[in-house]
Amino acid sequence: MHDTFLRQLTPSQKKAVLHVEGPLLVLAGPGSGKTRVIIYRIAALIDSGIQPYNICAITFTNRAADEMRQRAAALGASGGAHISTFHSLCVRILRRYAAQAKVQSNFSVYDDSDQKRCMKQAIKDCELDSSNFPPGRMLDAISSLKNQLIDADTFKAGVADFFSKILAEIYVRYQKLLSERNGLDFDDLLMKTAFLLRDSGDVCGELGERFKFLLIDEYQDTNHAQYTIARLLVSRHNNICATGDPDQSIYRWRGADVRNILAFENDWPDAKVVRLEENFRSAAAILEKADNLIAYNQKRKEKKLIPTKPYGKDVLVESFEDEVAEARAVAQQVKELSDKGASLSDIAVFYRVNAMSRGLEEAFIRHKIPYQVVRGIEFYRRKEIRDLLAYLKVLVNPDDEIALLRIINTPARGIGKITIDRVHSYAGRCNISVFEGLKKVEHIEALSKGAKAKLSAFADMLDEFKKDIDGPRFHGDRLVPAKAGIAPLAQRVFDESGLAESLRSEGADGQNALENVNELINSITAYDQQAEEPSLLDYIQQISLFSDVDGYDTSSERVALMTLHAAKGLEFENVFIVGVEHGLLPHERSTAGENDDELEEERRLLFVGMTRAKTGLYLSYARYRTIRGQMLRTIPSQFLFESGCDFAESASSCHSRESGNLYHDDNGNDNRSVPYFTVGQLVRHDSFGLGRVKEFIDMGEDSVVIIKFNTGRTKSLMVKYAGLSKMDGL
DNA sequence: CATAGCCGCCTTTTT
DNA sequence: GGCGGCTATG
Repeated sequence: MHDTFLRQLTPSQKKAVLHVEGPLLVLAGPGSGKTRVIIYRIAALIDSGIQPYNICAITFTNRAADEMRQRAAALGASGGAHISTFHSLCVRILRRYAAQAKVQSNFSVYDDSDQKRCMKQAIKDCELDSSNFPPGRMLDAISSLKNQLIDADTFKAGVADFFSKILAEIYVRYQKLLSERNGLDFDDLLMKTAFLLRDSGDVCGELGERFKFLLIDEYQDTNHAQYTIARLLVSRHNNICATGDPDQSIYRWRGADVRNILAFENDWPDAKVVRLEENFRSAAAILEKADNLIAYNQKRKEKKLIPTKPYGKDVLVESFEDEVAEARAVAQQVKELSDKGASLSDIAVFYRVNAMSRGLEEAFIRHKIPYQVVRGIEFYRRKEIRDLLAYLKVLVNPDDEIALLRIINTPARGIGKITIDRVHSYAGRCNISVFEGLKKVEHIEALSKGAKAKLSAFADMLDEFKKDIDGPRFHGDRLVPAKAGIAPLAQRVFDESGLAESLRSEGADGQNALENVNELINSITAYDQQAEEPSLLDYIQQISLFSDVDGYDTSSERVALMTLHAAKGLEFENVFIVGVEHGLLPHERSTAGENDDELEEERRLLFVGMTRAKTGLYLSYARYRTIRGQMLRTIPSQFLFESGCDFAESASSCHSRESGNLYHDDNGNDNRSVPYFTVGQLVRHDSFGLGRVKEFIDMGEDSVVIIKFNTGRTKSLMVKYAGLSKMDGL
């Protein structure tokens, strides 16, 4: 290891980097240089004679994996180390050990819309009504079962109550549909891999040999299935290095179990623990507020954020009339920062829900500020992209009925619903896939002559794509990579399927779509050049895992707009967080539960957002916000008070500015209609019971009081609606 | 069989 | 408010 590298590290960082054998837990606060530590650690391992081939680093997103690969390459430590997400790794493992895992190697990876379609079908097949059993809810329930590694048969065997029995039926049926279509959903990738490693000692041993060193980043957000995979992978050598921060756990709703990181030392009793508590990113003022906020979480190990930078600018909290004014103000402030020389690529705006990007985009457009919404799925969700990918999917996996039905009449080629139904039901009767049905149209009596011809022409076209291309072909159960790469094939399919033509005839929209397809083909070209073993199969299986932050281009001179969740792992000079309002952050859906777990996760979410900022942090809320077409009065988030940000003043000044001193006349006399509360006041609420006032925000009639109730819950309430009675102190 | 228009459903966060 | 699915019409 070069001294020049090591000299850049603190003593704790050095300990983590130079630790070689055995389990290591790196508890790394925000901005502690964790990513750098991981990369240097990979370099140090290689330096100490370990083959890059034997190193596997797991990141949370594909974007993070890309970045890590690049930075490792810059250190000269890239060659051969496997760096990817859990899901990507599982795809490769399942493909390689398909037989042992009891899957077919050319499986389709089903994304959420495919899943939904399958689920609807499953509910229908069970002769249930999807309004009583909403597909989304059922998928959530099944997803969490899979994350717990409970498969359909096991679940079915163990259920007693009415609802669970039905869920079990649906689960079984859903899995059957997936397997008929040779599809795996995201959770299957993890579950099947965990089962494979658990049940096949040989495979587990082989992979343990291959990955002698396992590094897992964002360990606080691993779920039980991922945890099991990790445990099994390192069971022979225990060379596991987990890095993470319990305070940044924000994916509980997706099955992430923060106990994985909390129990690391129990799981690996000889673990060495390194704490990285110094923060090299943010000004002390920002850390102080973030620290204040996170300290409100009860279920938490005490931890300090140690600043290394000067105090800097105070965190700015502003309130606005509505979301339009808020967005305009953000745009204006961005403009000012930019005029002072700030780089747009170093500015970000975070919000709680994707729907909030719209208003911000409009403001940025009006102010002519370049921006990018970091939400890569958008691209792969586009119709034209999905259409072309569906063709490629069918070429890889003919049993992928969803993809096949998508393209059978796209572009329109005169194959209507009735024709499709006839083929579909014929295939069902003969117990063959729809694709096989296409080959036997002559046997389907119900079809007209014209329909038969059209179906045959379609099937021939697919065959032609398959045959004429230079691979990929199945040799046994292995797909041989296309010699010429995937891009030319994609181009050919696009041209000859009629997709290109139909877009060209559509005018402006079609033009746009054509450009998108070009972009897709460019990205396939890039894939062809950099993939380890490019094949259509690999491409199609990996592409389904790409999403969200993955498409984020850090180098372009544009302001980044993203959700707080997507902000994880990033940093910016200036950060705006909008909509810091009760009901939005914390989100209303997370304040309904019986305990504070979800509220605490919302608090961590804001904590993550705040700690992305290096020098400037701007929090804001709107007094009115239009939600689902309805203009609603909002309440500032309790988190604003908890963070100790100075803002009550801005709230009331803003208020009096626009409403002309309704509540206080110029002499400061009080003509208010709602009572004052002082901190510490004991109060009673009709449904929440006794509690103590933690904060009071004077906004006249719209004053808000934050109360910690004896039940342990903290709520912020509008005084005028809350019906609080003051109790005498005890 | 294709298309346009309407109705009703969902709506947090995402690999 | 937005999308998917259904229906009525050409």
